[in-house]
Amino acid sequence: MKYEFDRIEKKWRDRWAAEKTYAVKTGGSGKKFYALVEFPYPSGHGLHVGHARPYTAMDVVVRKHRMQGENVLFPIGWDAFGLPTENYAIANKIHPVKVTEENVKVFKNQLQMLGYSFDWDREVNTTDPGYMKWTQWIFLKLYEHGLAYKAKMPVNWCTSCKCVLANEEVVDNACERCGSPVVRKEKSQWMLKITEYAQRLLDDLEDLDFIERVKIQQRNWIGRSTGANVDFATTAGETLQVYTTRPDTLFGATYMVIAPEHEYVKKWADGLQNFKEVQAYCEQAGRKSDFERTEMVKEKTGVELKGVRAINPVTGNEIPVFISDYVLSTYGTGAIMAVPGHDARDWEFAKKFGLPIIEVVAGGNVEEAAFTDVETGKMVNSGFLNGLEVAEAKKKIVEWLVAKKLGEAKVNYKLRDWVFSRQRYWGEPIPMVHCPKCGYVPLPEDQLPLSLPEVESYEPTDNGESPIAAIRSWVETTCPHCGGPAERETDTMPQWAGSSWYFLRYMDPHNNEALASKEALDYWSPVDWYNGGMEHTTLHLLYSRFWHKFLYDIGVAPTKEPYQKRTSHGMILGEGGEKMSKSRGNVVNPTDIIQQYGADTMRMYIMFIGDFEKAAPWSSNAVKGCKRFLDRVWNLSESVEPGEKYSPSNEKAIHKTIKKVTEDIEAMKFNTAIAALMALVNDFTANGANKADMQALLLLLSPFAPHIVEEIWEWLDFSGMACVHAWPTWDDGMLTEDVVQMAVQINGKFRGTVSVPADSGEEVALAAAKGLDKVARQLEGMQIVKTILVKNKLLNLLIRPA
RNA sequence: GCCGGAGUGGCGGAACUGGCAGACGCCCGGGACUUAAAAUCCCGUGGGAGUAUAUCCCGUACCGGUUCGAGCCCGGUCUCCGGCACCA
Repeated sequence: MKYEFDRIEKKWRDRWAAEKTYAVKTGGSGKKFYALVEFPYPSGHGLHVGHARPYTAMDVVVRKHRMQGENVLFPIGWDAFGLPTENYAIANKIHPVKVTEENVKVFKNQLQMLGYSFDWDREVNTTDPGYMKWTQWIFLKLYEHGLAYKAKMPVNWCTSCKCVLANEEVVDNACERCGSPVVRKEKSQWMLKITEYAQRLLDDLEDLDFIERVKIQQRNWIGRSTGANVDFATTAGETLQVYTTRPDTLFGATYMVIAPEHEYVKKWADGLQNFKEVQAYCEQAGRKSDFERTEMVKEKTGVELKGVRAINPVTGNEIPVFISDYVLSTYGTGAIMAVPGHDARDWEFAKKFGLPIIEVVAGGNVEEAAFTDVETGKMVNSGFLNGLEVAEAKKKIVEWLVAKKLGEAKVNYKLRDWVFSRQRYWGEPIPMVHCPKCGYVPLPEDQLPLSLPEVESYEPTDNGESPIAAIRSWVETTCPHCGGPAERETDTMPQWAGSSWYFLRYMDPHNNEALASKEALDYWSPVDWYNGGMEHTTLHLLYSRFWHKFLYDIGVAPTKEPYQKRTSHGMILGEGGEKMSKSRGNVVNPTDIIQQYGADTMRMYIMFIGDFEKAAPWSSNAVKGCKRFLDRVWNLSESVEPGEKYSPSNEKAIHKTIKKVTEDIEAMKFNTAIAALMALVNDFTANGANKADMQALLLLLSPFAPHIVEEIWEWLDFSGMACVHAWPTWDDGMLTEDVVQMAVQINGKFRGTVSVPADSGEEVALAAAKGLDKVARQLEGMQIVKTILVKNKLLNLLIRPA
């Protein structure tokens, strides 16, 4: 009989759907195991092989856990709000709801073709009113707890999307999504205070089982630094406060710099002799996009504020004050003390403007370059700090500042608050009402969900307002507080809103009373294993940790972290090793592969392609190898001999393979697990296999190629389905061989192998080694000085002329 | 510049805790089957010397070190990939 993958795959797909094989109950039997994959954005292009890799991987893990008797939750849904859908809707004049519906249908069909064991009864969609209601509810709670606020501030404006972007969405000063330039624009925005959680987001990483590079990237993004705030008196009267991580170098502060946006620029305007020049510089800096500002990295620019001097609090010296755009208004206090001897940027600026450079930490040559090493140097030219190590000096100067009331220890973070407003149509409306009398008033909970109005055009507007602002009948409302006329907020939420809590909804997706029942939350939390892309490390992964911590704080979520374990997959590249893209024409469509070779081959190959964590180029030839493998399994099943026990010739190999596959799946070393299965099939082909041998193979293969396995399973008359059968176990006693091959080396050089009984001692091994012609020849006229024996592995003879 | 990660056959990639480098697969070569092709099966396949055997030499980016023994550990260099980037 031929291996008709298309017929077989359809048959089992239908069976699994009809019998709800993968449906799971809250509180079911066995240990709970919640595995999560990032839910897809249902774009119009359909599923990509980039989806297939992580989804197949987690499906393999999940299928194994299920067979091991665990109560497995493996859900899927749709992250359906977002710009591509909206843009498609604009271009084709179709309502985004309709577009979404159609795309979801395509995606769902493709996911089902791949045989993933999702519990389809728990499907969620972020755009469903029943889902959106709870996204908006969380926003109201954030607002209630002072974590959502409206602020006018410079924001990243994508010139093509005509929309504000979060800092995390700006890559190389271009829009992460469309690649268009991003400019700075002053706008009033809804913000979420993620910075309030910075320290906890950092600290709680410690106890999580996240792969190291994710932790490192999140730590870097949060960017904690410790230092001190220091007050400098000025001749203008105001105290100028700076933040520094090097308070120890205070004696070396020879000038100060404030950001062009600093409030003192305006405050001091009248007293400045060169106000025109200063003003011109500020205007220029303000016009520059962030891109242009950072372009200027090589050349420092700035203007001295003539008429104001600051006073170095330890030396009492008057020092000049500059404005320069190398100081950022959004970090620290927007002002710095410049220590050119020990900071590269200050050094560069000082050289250009001819400012004095004082060495206060010995060890470098400050005329040549700034000396920034904090490990080795000792303090000099620093009064009471002289002779101290940098670390001691830091401590001592902070004590001094505190005693004199001139400063204090201070921690700063690079993390910024999350810009939460988007001026687009296809997102959750922010459930706020603006009342001329009462200000911003939250929509009462019983009015949720607040649905989007029907509009004629979804086009974004150039004036920076959302298209729904034009729907007056929707905008005009009454104030929930005073009952007077008021207007709804017309900004919508970013795409990251719905995905910040979806994993909670899966636990109890049809609940109308709460985002999920307490029972379900308690039972399933936290997610045991979450696999997703590295590109979400500082976006979705950080945002959702923040939301979850908040939900924990208000007693909704039972754990302080949403995900216990996070792993990440590498990208699938095109055949030539470049990124897959439509423009390169090297995109592989999973559906094509399924049609040509079947879903099982697709699954096998995508797991066999290489190290799961690393990028791997697609190879259409290598796909054939996986198809061949399944063909061989199929052929093997037609020639099995009867047998209740593993056949003696295969027994050891089977136990070894069970161990290997069991451990490799858990470590996501899918490629070597498959290699081991291939080796086992090679053994079976050579030795012949009985029914028991075959059963073990099928069980191990089942997570990878579930369709073909069920078909053979049924044909060989095993009971039930393989995918719910108990996972096989190995016997450690079966892993050791009676006779082992041992390497023989002479003076460290490999000279041959000998077969000896397992655990042979030196005498036996040496005798066997001497039996080798090569070894015997080498030993002629030599004496053995030393023998090194590694049991069952190697014997090394050190010899020299007798 | 800073922080990560990685360099192994023609290719994707294996290699436990320092112990026979190259598992498994692809490609390629040879053979069987076939009227023929495809498919399938068998054999070979790191490089070199050598007589197709035997045997020997070289080989995990580069230079050096530790060790009986290094792809793996240490010091230095080069290259590539990812992230951050005037964060004081």
